[in-house]
Amino acid sequence: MRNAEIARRLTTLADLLEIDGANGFRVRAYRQAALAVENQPRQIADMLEAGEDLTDIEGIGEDLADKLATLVRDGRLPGLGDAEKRVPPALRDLLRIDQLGPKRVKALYDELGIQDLDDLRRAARNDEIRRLSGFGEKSQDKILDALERLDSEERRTPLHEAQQVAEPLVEYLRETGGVSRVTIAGSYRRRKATVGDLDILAVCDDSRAIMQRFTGYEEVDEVISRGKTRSSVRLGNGLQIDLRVVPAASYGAALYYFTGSKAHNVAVRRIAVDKGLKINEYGVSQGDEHLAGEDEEAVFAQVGLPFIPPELRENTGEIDAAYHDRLPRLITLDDIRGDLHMHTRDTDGRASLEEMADAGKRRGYAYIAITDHSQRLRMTHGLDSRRLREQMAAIDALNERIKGIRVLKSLEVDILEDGSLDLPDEVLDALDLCVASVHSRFELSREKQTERLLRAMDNPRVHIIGHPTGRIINRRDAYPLDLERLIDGARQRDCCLELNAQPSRLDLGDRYARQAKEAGVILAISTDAHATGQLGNMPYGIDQARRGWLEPDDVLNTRTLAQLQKRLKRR
DNA sequence: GCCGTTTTCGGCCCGACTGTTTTCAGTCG
Repeated sequence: MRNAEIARRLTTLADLLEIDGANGFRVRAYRQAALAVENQPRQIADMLEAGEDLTDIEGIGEDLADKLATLVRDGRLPGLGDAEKRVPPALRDLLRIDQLGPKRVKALYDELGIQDLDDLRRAARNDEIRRLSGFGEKSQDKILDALERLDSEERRTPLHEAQQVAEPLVEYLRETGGVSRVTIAGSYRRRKATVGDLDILAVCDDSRAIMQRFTGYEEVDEVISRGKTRSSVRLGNGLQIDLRVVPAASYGAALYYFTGSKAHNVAVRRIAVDKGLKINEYGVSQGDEHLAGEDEEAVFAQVGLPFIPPELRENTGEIDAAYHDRLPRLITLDDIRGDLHMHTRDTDGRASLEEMADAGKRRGYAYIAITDHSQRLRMTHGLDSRRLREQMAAIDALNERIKGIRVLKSLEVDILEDGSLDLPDEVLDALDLCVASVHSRFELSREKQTERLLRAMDNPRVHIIGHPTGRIINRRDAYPLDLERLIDGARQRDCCLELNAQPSRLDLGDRYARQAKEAGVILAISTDAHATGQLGNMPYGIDQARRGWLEPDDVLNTRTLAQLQKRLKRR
């Protein structure tokens, strides 16, 4: 059983226990255990197999270690069956409805016999809910609204889409009189690949004025709440946005607090409590004495920690690393010296070879690699041996006359179903760099897909595996793949993995990028640009690389041209 | 259910807003 499935079962049990009115801390223990399992780099099943002690994992004690062992062995989580007898499992779905928490879900079940979303919809339409004590007219209306939203579209917003909404809104808010700062906190500031909502923080002399302006923004569809310090709205596209107004003296504490993640905050606050300190969104205090709040660094300093970059604040080891002064020196856009994956008009790109080279030069790159598709990808007019040779000759000619940037002769060669490559070795031998990617047969079994990729890496001409999991955010899941084996295989073969920076791909994602780094695998952060402007997607890749704890040395395209060429030859 | 330099019991992060309430519970982040 995979970690994701174990985490799912733990979360299910936590939900059911919560509805059943179990001790809240017990519920939280199950949720934290689910999180711990999900963030565990190794498979729980493998750890058990190796006889390792699960209680070494923070958040897993004796009891849960036993339960996890049973779950992995028998496929049954102790306690889950009982809970499902007491609480209809479909009641969990009701928790997804805004404004419905465990208490009210329980009330709906006890009083009206509501067991699932359909029951809820019926009861709301029949005007039954408003009659319930603790509910009313507005609650019933809100439930109907939320049900409708759930039907229409349920998904997190990709970071780049959120950015397109957020930036103009922030500008708009900055134009309010008396505003001195406007910043977006939350998962947006942590640069998660997708965001659930936006948390905006503002410092303003006149909170009423900015709240007025915020709720009056032209794209606002619904005002969910409106107060002196906090308001929430929903935009026409469904995205929820919270605005908080804080005094300047609390700006740093509020920024820290609302940047999260929740798990990170809870862990740091636990340290603070041990030191007799209290942290909230207004500052750090001891008794009545206010110790810090104006800036984030000071908040960290009070708990004895250096500044932790937002991208790392997930409670996955960053607090311990900070404590021992072992935080990574995270990669930045300035460290990048070239882009190793892009297309031209020869296949499915929109710009010419020369235009791509000029665009790379304008970004200050020392090198770019032209990686058009190979023949198998008919719909992109993929290159066969003859056309590839022509392109290579054109690149040689271009390198003769262009100054200040080196264009590498490359290819994004298709990995065929059996793991062999789409063009013969003697053709690939003439390339400077070779990226190999899967574009077909996504439905192969996990075993076969993994073997296919390992086999492709067996060919020493392959330097980089492109978009290794094939996921497209909100549109296509990763194909079944044993990422741990792939990463280990890449390490053994000294092959690089790509971190594809296309905002809809971000593949490898943050977690696997980190696993690759820890295994000693070098990543290439590449835009996969199909037009000159898309070379500008590099920052999205950098974001995820930072979330994956990557340092400049972990990344192939931070190398100088000479270093890069040496490394490419070594394969 | 977890955890422990306040250690095997008794804590466990904390404040804002809403709706349904006469003083606050529930939800959210």
